[in-house]
Amino acid sequence: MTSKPNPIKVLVVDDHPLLREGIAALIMNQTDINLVAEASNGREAIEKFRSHRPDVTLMDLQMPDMSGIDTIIAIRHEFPQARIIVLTTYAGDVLAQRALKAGAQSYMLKGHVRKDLLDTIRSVHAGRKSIQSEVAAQLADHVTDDALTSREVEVLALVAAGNSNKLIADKLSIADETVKGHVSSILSKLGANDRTHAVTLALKRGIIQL
Amino acid sequence: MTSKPNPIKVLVVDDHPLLREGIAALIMNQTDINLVAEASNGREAIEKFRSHRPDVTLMDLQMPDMSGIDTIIAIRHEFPQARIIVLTTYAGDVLAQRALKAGAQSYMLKGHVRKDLLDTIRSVHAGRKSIQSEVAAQLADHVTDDALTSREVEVLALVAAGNSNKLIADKLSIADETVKGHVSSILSKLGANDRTHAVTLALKRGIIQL
DNA sequence: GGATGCATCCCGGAATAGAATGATTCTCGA
DNA sequence: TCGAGAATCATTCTATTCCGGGATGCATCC
Repeated sequence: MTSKPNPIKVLVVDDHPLLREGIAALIMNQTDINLVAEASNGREAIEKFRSHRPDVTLMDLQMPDMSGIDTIIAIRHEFPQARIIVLTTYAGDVLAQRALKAGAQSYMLKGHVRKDLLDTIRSVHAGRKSIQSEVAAQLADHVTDDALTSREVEVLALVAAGNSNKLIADKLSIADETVKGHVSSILSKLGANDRTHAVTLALKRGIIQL
Repeated sequence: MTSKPNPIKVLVVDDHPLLREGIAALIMNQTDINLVAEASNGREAIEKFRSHRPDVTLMDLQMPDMSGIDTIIAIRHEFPQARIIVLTTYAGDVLAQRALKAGAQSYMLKGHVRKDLLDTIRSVHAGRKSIQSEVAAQLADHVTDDALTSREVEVLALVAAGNSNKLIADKLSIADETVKGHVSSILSKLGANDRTHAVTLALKRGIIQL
């Protein structure tokens, strides 16, 4: 084991140019880490991954075209050994859960980063997982309650858009009694007082987006 | 008018270290702009402003302690000539409106920035206002409709938290008929179908926060 | 093959929300 | 000081939401 093997090749995927600059500046001082490519959306991320084969990818979740989660899935499908660190503004346990399930090794909040980021890059490159304590705490808060089904999320999104149960029934081509059932289930799973509360809780937890 | 007067002194206020790094990196290459101080919250921002008297301040809106808007108001109260550029992740016409009313000269979205930022710093330092076209378009979308009153915003926040009209009435010590009146007014002003829709619209427009 | 979870449908009833309208008080700025 | 806008309370009526309960196909997983 030499003290200076090949530097770790890093790809940054984020639609904020300023943040990419920041990461570039941070990495530039490190001898064992090399920033080899940047991308500002999912499509580009996949291309750059193919051409540069980075050891570690830093990935934002919200991007113009393809969502970060879908991008992770696509990359991991093609390169199952890909190591990915999610770097995002938003908390939300469910979002983190989905990202980790999609194959990310780490989930970091942009607000809580400085030298941790470099350590995390090294750690993930070495094959370890690394979850920030804030994120881990959020995940732990909700391990007991069961997740919404995809249908329920679909219904909830329509609720958030201001549709009545009847309208949702029409749009999904199901009976409105069914919609009522879904809404009841959503309220109980989220511990919400009413549909409005359910929407704000779901937004906080990253279950739905605006 | 010489071509190289004193460089423009800039203060950056943002709780994201990475973003501050990015701005620092961007400014470092400019001869006519100097980054003289950084702050990661409102209190610190005011201190740094006092000690450094920057020509232009870049300010994020969401920060741990004091809100960006309050910080702008505090700074402008003490230094009415302060020139402030708001640099934030979130759109939301009402948020932008409030920031501009508080005395900001410019409102930029972090996602849409690269060299515009430098131009904007120079432009604002020269005494001009500079509103990004995306933000201007959003502002224009809502110039006609009248704003919510502070009481209405208060009610809406309680609605978002999942309170029934009756509960809101209790918490505000008013009759629930009054609450209904406020809610009706909110719905009509925002063009919402129901209270849930009102909440999501208000979140999008920066009228309330999660 | 049984268990489990999901999506679907149905019912009835109580509570809540929302529309429409009118009236009173108060403040603040023109 | 006059008027506009706010906030308040009230009444009536209808639509919608939410809570019980129960029931059916249909997957998947062990």
